[in-house]
Formats: sequence, structure tokens, C-alpha cells
Amino acid sequence: MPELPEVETVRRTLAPVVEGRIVAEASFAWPRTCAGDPRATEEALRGQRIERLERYGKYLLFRLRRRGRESLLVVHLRMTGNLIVNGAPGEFTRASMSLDDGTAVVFQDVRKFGRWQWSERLPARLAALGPEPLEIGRDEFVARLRSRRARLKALLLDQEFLRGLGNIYADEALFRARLHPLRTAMGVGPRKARDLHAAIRAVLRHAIEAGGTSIRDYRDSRGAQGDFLRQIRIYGRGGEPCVTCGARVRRELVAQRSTHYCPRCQRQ
DNA sequence: CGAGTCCTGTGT
DNA sequence: ACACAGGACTCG
Repeated sequence: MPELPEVETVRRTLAPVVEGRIVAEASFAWPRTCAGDPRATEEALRGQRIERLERYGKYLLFRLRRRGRESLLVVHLRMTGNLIVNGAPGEFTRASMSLDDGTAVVFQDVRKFGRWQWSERLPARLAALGPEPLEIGRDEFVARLRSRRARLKALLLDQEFLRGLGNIYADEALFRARLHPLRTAMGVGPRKARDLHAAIRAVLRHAIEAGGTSIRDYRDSRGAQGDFLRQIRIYGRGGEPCVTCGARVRRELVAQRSTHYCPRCQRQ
């Protein structure tokens, strides 16, 4: 579910609640939500001061400190995870953290794919991810893109290429840049590659402004839905007329993910 | 590259 | 009963 704009919205709404607070207690109702040993993690988190809440691609990083030692709580929401402030514990609560002011941060996750991982430093897996889509410069993006053999859709979903895009915003960006998802990255000319860079930035910025896209499960940390679905142009519109030209929007599987594009606006 | 896995819920 | 869902990992 959540991609960069959703995770950024969670970060923005959650940061003022948790920054500067101390973890009173953490617990895992579904042990596999914890990457690592749940008991040891609960113990490691107790008494930690949350210094900052950051976003890294689709990951949330809680920067922790206890007795002068820094560490990290890495959270990935995956498909259906939500971090809700003072959320009512229920059937889908997989983990939670209570803070020294009595606030509870409750992790609700229907499909149980979400993960919390405590670590002393940024895990190597994360360190290997690509740049932030909103930080990479145009020329560097173009060079990076055109050096790759993969199809555009697969490449945009590859977190080692860019960190933070997912299925919705990959399709939206390709549509806005009028690029066919099956085109090879290497074959994209410099001009179209620049268009794609601009399209990625635009769609992410607008989506963040709207608080993300709630298709079904996604909520920010206050429980509010995102509003970007109203601005979605291509994702999930298979069979409907293209908003630009009226042609029938195609939906097909690419890299095992449903991919939406307009066969007239986005030529091979 | 594709296919299977981890999971539960919803819609046809 | 079956397909599908915003993600990522592992295996051929």
C-alpha cells in the first residue's frame, strides 16, 4: 500500500507526537511483525528516547538514543500497515509502543506483511537502496536511467534504482511523461528521460500535498484518509477512457504487478 | 526475467 | 471458487 507520499504523510503527522518522547513499553501481538527476536526487541526499545522520525524511501526511521547510545527502529508498512496514534487495540493490532506521556502508537496491519526492526545502524539492505526521487538531480537521473536495460515499469519499482516509488506512482509518472511502461530504459532519449524526471517529481509533490492516496486501507497517523485518489489519472482505470485522449486504458501484468497505461498517449 | 511466498479481505 | 490488492524477498 503505502508508497513515498503515504509514508511521508505518516511521518509528518507522527513526528510531532513522538519526537522527544521516551518509549515506555513496546509489544508485539503478532511476533513475526518483528524482524528479529520480539522479546529482545521489546527490551531494546524500552527507555529509548525518540530523537527524530525520518523517512527513507518507503521506510520510517525512528532515531533512538538511550544512555548515549544511538540506534534505530526501522518500520515498513508494506501493503496494509498503519501507525495510528492512540488507535484502539483490536483484531488487526500487530504491535504497539506506549510513550512516557501516555500516548500509544498502534500498528494495525491486516495482512501482517509490515515489519518493525530494531538495529544499531542502517541495515545493509537499506543502505543499498537508490536515491530519493525528490532529491536526485535531473542530469543524474537521466544518466542513471539511460544506463539500464530494464523495462521502465520494472525499473521504477526497483528500490535500488530509486527509493520510494510503488505501483500507483510508477504508473502515474509514466502516464504523465507519456512513456510506455514496457519501453527499455536505455532506449529512452534524453528529452523523454527529463520528462520522466519532472513527472516523478510532480506526481510525488502533489500526492504529498494531498496526504497520499487511500484506495482502501491507508490512513495517516491520525486515522485520516489521503485525498490523492481524486487526482489519479491512470492507476486502476483499466477499461475506462483515457483522461487525455479518450482511448480505452489498458491494464496488464508487468513484473507481476498490474500496470495501467493509455495505448494512444504512451506509445512503445 | 518469472514464479512462489508471506497474509487477509473484498469483489465478481 | 477465484482473482486481486498499495511490497519485498527468495528461488530457479
